[in-house]
Amino acid sequence: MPASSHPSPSRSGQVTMAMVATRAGVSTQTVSNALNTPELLRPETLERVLRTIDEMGYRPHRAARSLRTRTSRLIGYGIRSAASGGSSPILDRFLHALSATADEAGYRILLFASPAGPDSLAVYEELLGERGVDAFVLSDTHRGDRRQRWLDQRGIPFVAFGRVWSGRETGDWVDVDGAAGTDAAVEHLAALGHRSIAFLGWPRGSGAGDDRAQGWLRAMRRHGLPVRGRRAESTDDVPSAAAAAVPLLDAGATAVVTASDTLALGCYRALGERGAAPGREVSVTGFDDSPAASLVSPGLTSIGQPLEDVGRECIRLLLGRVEDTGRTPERVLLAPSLVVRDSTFAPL
Amino acid sequence: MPASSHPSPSRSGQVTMAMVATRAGVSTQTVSNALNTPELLRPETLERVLRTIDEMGYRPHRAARSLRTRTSRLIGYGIRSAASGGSSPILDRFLHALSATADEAGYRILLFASPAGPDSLAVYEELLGERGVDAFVLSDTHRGDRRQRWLDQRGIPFVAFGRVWSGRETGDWVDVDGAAGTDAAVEHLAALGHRSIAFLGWPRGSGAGDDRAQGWLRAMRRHGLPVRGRRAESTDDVPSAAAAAVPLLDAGATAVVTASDTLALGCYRALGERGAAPGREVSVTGFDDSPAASLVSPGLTSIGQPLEDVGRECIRLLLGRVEDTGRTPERVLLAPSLVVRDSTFAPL
DNA sequence: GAAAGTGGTTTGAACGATCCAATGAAAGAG
DNA sequence: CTCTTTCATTGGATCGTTCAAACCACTTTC
Repeated sequence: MPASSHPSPSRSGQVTMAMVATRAGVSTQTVSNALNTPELLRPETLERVLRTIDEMGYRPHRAARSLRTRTSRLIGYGIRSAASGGSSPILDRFLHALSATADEAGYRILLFASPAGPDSLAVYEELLGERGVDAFVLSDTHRGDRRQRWLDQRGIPFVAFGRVWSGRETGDWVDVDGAAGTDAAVEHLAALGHRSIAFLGWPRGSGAGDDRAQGWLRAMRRHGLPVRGRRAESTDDVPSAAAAAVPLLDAGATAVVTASDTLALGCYRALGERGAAPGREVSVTGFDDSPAASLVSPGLTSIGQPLEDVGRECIRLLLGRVEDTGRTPERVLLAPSLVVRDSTFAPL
Repeated sequence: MPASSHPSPSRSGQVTMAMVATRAGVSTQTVSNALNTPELLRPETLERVLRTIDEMGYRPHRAARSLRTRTSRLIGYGIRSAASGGSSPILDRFLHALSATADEAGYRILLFASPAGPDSLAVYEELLGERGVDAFVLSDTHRGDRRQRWLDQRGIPFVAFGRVWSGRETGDWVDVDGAAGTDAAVEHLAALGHRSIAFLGWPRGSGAGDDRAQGWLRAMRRHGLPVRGRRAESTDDVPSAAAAAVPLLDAGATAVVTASDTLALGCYRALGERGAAPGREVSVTGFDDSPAASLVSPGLTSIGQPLEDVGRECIRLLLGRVEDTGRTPERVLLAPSLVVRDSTFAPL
């Protein structure tokens, strides 16, 4: 059987649609249909074309498809500047979940460095201008973050990991219910028999921090436990947290719920400095279940975020919005889970 | 001045090269040249075209360019399956450095989920087949990793973060000199006056682990310090490490150099269990300078990897190879740096 | 018996850029 | 004054795919 002539199957080992077409004895459009709208083909033709595709190891050229369909099937994720410090929300697991879910839907994640400054929008604009992405996933959203409004005005699909705490919200988001987390921590401690449960949080004004404080507050009230003088604030570093914890311990707290693992380890230090030990004299809980939580002694009871679920939901919402841009905003609030280790115990 | 007619500047707000061309009174080819080979243009033409590009906010369409040039200007990075456990090499900072450097060169990072199993190559094949990426950055390389060979045989540019410890090496890599790190730790401890310095490492056979052990060994020999019975092994978790540290402490070690922060915190625990404290009775050093190192009390002296540099070097090597595929393999070994905290002290 | 469907496939024209070869104008050589 | 060389610019083809419309061989409808 002589090799079919027109599209040379030689060179570069790259198989094109035309080659598949001649080999299967159909037109290129039919090959295209076999992949994109199989229901249009007669079953036997479909089968034949698909088999040929398989035999030849054909894969559609992403750029060509992208050019024609005017979509890139790429989702942009701006990784914040490392300089900005900030608690990396255990990026690792989140990103993995994001790419895994996206992959399943035929999308991929495009990673770009996004400066923290006010000109952060420039990169987003560039990416859109060159039609490099169809949509964005945002994280590390903060009060006064201009990205949501900016994207919304241009009709670009996006999802944020993290609520928009300020004023009028725009767009879809997925977040973890911080209040439910600290609430669960109080529940756990109360069940163990604690009655003097303090809270060590971040300075008011950060959405997530206030949310976590709220959960402690409502659980304490529900149990009829005292909250006056049992609350302190600190920036997110160990020395400050240790200092902030002192008055709480002086006031006789037998347990401290905190807004982060860093703050919790500040309590560890404060306890160590007064010759006491977490998990023996005083119970301590953290937030985030960061790697450090399982490494320290005693192991830190902490609140784990379901980052895999967050990633999955982000993609789900995003794809929904790509299909129906005008849809009413959708929000997903996921429950964190308490990971009990040795830093919490039954007193007396 | 009547609006030029041919390419309608209306619709979708998207500016194309043809629009820029008519507006600047040149052909599309000249616009292309202005961006890609400016030296071909007469200075005044160049200036005029560039100004027009700027005024109209034109950006080349990535897919169109990609289709024609047969390059995607995308670099693939497979994020390993989270299930595979393994210490994430502080992915965060590395990825940021990677994307920041790539951005500067006009490249972007394409993130994809890469399963740990033996069929991991499937994703790489898919990405190449659809011409989705020009090159790959590999990390989490391990003995018997088939990716390097596989890519090399196909002539696909790649760089690995991490040496290929097994047999014949293929391709470029960037790595951190683990031996230099543990060597520096011993240096530091010896300078403080320690003479009985033990090493707690991973089971032999892992390239990186053996490398770190080697650094300890050579520094000890250089100082004429005894090594017999001063070396132990443990898997990378706190309980095992704590158990493995016991004989070292029993043998009277006043300092322990470890192959990871996790192992170091195992020593913390072992010390705590015998009523001693790191940084007071015994010095301890970790490896990686993970976030936990600065959170624990006392702060853990650890060896920090220059991940920003690693990322930068990866991209540098990669771009070099994209230009000259046949080039002889290049390797970069970067020095880690000792971060001194409170877990090391001068004895007696 | 001509018009109107029908399902399956093909044809021709984009999509927006770059490659290659060709062109015109200006400059230098004989 | 013609002929070549050099420089700057242009025209047309092309990358691999999908869209829109046309086509084809039949069947159904009135």
